[in-house]
Amino acid sequence: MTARASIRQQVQRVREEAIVGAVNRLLSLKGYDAMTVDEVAAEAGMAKASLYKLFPSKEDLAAAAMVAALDRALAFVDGLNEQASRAPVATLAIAQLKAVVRWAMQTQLEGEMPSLPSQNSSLSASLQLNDQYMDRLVALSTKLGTWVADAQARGQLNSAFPAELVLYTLFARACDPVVTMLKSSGQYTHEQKLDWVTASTFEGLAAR
Amino acid sequence: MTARASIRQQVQRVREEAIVGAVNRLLSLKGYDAMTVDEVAAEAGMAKASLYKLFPSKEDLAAAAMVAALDRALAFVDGLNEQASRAPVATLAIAQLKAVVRWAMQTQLEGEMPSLPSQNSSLSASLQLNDQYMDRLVALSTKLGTWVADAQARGQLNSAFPAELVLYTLFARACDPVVTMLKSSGQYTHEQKLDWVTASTFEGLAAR
DNA sequence: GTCTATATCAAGATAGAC
DNA sequence: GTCTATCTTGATATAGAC
Repeated sequence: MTARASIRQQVQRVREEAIVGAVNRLLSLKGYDAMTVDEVAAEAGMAKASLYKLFPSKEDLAAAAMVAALDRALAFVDGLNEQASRAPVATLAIAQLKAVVRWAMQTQLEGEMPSLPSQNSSLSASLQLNDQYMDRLVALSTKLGTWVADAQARGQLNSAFPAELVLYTLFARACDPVVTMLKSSGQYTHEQKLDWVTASTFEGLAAR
Repeated sequence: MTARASIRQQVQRVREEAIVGAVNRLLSLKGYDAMTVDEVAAEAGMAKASLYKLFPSKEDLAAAAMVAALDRALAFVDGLNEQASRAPVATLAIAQLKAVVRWAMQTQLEGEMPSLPSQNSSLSASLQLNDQYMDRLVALSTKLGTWVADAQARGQLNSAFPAELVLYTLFARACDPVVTMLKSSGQYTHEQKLDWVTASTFEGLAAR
């Protein structure tokens, strides 16, 4: 009896993951407004009505995809922390921040970073009321904030900037449209693009 | 007879400017998708049908606002060039680039910089077919490109970056969402925000 | 030339059969 | 629990009166 229920739950979980994966790709490819629920259903391989049983609205779909993306980011950050705790020499906080930005940009290049209208949409309002989303956003901001404070204290990051500005900039660069623009003019290697955009974020455009 | 016609043309021109101004503000405030033609008509003080006589589609409205914005940018750039030709010492190319980015960010802060979904929308496709828009975009890119090449040749800009990347970054920073994020957390002065975001663009986040 | 009223359509959401 | 078929809404676009 419980086994039957468990199997059914697993099936549902697989279906949910298929939906969230489809939303993730479509959000990355076309953005929230251009994405239609019909497309999501088609890509996930089920009828729209079945999808609406699991996610009661389009906003819930987007929220689920964002939560999953934040979970991946948190997992990456935790992985860096583990590496650092095992490393013989303490890893530089700024190196960890660079690694996170680079990972985010790479994810974006691979079409797996959902990007939302960062401001002014009705979607942002509903996301801010979503506890699952907000919890993860706060958790990620806190972890990155620790590294920022550390890097500023050690003189690795410019201390003239408020930590808030640095955090906002890191989040913004994680979805930097420059990455996509470079994608279309495809005369450079993947690695070059990541190197350049990461460098321009931390070292600036001006010569040093 | 011609006077009558001229007056009528002037009236139309005023109405057109009211419309483009309204579109400009709404695009800056809410973005293209959230902006409705009803709002534009209301803000411009006329009925929707009258508006559609002048601009046959919503995309035409957005294009007109973008053309006007690019004209303002070109005028600003030309102003800098005139100043430089009158100055006793030649102005540094990098200083001019900084001035342009700062001007764009300030315009954005004031709610007068129309921002469009930079990618993947059906709008971008139609804009790329719009000659008025493309001419101005090419003109602006060419002028900025001259400064970029000059600044790289003089060792003011990092020559490791392809000029293309620098240009993309300048355009992207002109609509940097960080500016808006800082706007909401309003504990800083206008000037501070502009200084910081300009500095992070050219000098980077890392300490020098 | 401008406005009121309406057509048209796309997309989010749901009812009901199986 | 899933799918087909349908409802509903909101927004673009237009017809026709004045």
